[in-house]
Amino acid sequence: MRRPTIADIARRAGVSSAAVSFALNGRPGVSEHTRQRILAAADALGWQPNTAARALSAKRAGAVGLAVARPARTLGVEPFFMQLISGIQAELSERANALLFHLVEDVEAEIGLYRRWWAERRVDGVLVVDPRSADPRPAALRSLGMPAVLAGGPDPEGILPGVWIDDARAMARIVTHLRELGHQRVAHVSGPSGLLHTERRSAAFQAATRRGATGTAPTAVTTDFSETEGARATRSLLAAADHPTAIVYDNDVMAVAGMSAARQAGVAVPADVSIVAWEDSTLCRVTHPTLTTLSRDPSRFGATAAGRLLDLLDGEPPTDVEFDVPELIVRESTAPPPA
Amino acid sequence: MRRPTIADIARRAGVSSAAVSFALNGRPGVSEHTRQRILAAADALGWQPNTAARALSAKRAGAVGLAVARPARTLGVEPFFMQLISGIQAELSERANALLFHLVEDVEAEIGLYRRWWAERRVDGVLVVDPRSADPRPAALRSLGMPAVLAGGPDPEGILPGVWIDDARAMARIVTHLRELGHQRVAHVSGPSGLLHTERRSAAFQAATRRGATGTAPTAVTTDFSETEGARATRSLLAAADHPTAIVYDNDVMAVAGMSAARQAGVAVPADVSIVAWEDSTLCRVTHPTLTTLSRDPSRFGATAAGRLLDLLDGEPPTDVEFDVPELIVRESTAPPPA
DNA sequence: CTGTTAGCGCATTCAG
DNA sequence: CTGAATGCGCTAACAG
Repeated sequence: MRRPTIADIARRAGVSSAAVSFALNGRPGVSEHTRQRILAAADALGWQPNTAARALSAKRAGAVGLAVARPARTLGVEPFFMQLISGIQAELSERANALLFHLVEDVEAEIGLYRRWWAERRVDGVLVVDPRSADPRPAALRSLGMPAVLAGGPDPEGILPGVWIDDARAMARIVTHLRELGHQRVAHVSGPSGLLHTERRSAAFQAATRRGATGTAPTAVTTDFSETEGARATRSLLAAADHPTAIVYDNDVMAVAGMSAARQAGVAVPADVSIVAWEDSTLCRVTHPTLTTLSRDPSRFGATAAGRLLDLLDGEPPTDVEFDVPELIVRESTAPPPA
Repeated sequence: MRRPTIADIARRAGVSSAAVSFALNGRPGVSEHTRQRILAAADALGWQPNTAARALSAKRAGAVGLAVARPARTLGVEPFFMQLISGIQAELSERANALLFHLVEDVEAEIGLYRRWWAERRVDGVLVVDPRSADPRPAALRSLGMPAVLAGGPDPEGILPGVWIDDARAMARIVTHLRELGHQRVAHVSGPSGLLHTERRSAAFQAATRRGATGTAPTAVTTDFSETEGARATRSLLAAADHPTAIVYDNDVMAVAGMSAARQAGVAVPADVSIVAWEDSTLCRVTHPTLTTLSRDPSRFGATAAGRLLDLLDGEPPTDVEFDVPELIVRESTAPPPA
């Protein structure tokens, strides 16, 4: 039993294949009556367009790519990506596109993959995540002529359109919460300096704490996002006599590790030190105390980014989208500083 | 600047397009000399096959699908899937295939997606994960005539070839470790009963504990894999006067939640109760005490499953593959029971 | 051993 | 408004 083709529908409806194509794609050229007859025939045969044939003819793959250059280990522990993907897919499915997902070693490999995808016409465009400083990807994509949207920040070079969350105001919101509790000495354990969003947060942290500073310099430590460095950063911050009474971590994993490190060092949370995690996740709710976190909506974020890319493919002009400030979910890990 | 086609290569090398096709695909029909000339021309032009054209002609998409019916929340927190995917991709890339990845609501939606993928010729086959009891997917795939490999267990109905890990012996290994430490009363907090691998583990647990039982019946609790139920199960297990001195959890999240619950109930880990998690992850190393876990290699598992699927597509006969027993990584959460 | 030719399934010209 | 004809880029018959 062969899969039905347009020719089959045409035969069944007693019209030409061109008429079928017109009817199926909802464009003028057939009377409303025959259109209905054709649609009924297609439905009766359970017809679905053959992606390859359509792609070949339309010169459009009907698929977009997402390559991620992060260790699988790191990715797995962060719910962020799965939710991001979930949102991306909701939008893509809606508009009959598929997602090619690929884990890569580094940015170079990522560019190589783009090159291949594009040469093979596997995808019509890509979603680029984790923008970096001196990022080679936008320029590479431009030279390929490959449509793309940058998810995670505005493109500093202005090559790719971007979709991002206002990190600066999010950080300000966290710092405000801590200030209102009475904290004077706040520290920031950030991610690696190569990532743009990390740098935006660090800059915002500097600005926010400097603004309300009462004499004690704020402290910032850079890490690789791992639990190991999160714990080490915490130990070194708490070792000082005048140690901070609140610490903001750039992700959930480090916040959890930091809390454990604090406890081991005999520092109570939140009695002696308050803790805030940038990302919300299951991890933040199974700990004791539960963590105060910044809760974004990665799913909506992904859907928007995917939507922008499809718009771009449909010929709409590239535009940036900035999201509203995420919510701060106050749980048990933040409290007034010790008297 | 148009993308080069086979016709361009043929023109450049002064041969026919068929000769080019033969040369490119490494099959007989051209002399070694012309083959080299053709390859050089293709290389000079930077030619890459157009996936759509190839798929249309070869009647093969050059892509396989992976649909996962789990909440994004659950997926995200488990490193398992990302590593699985990483392994799948390594194998697929090796053999010039792409991966279509999709999150779905439930098994019904998953079947719907298979139907669509197959009708559209989006993929050549699928990797099915999380086999269930009374699973409708194997039969649905057979009725579609869609090639598939079941990753996570042998197919009880024998429809699909499977790739899996020996859960029974893995559980035996865990129980043996606890017995050697001197534990008599061991409990098992398992996942939902609908999942095949969960049921295999539960059965193995029953068998292993019954075998060495000294009078006290083993205890088992069924959960939905969530931290909430993991914690609740722990509380109810520890509430009994004669509570177990060791608990085996079916995943890392529940083990961590269970440990917190135990601590809150005034039960020390590992002094009063030992804890073992089925899956290893970062989560298991940032806790205090660190968790004793069963460590599998999801990446190799994924690569094998993908390899079997591609073999199947290449016409090889379907065969099952059972993996060796995973390792038990002994950390701080297991110790002899209280005297 | 080489070159010519005819599809793969769809979209889209152009006549009728 | 409809139908026949053509091309998308590649593969695989077939004949030379």
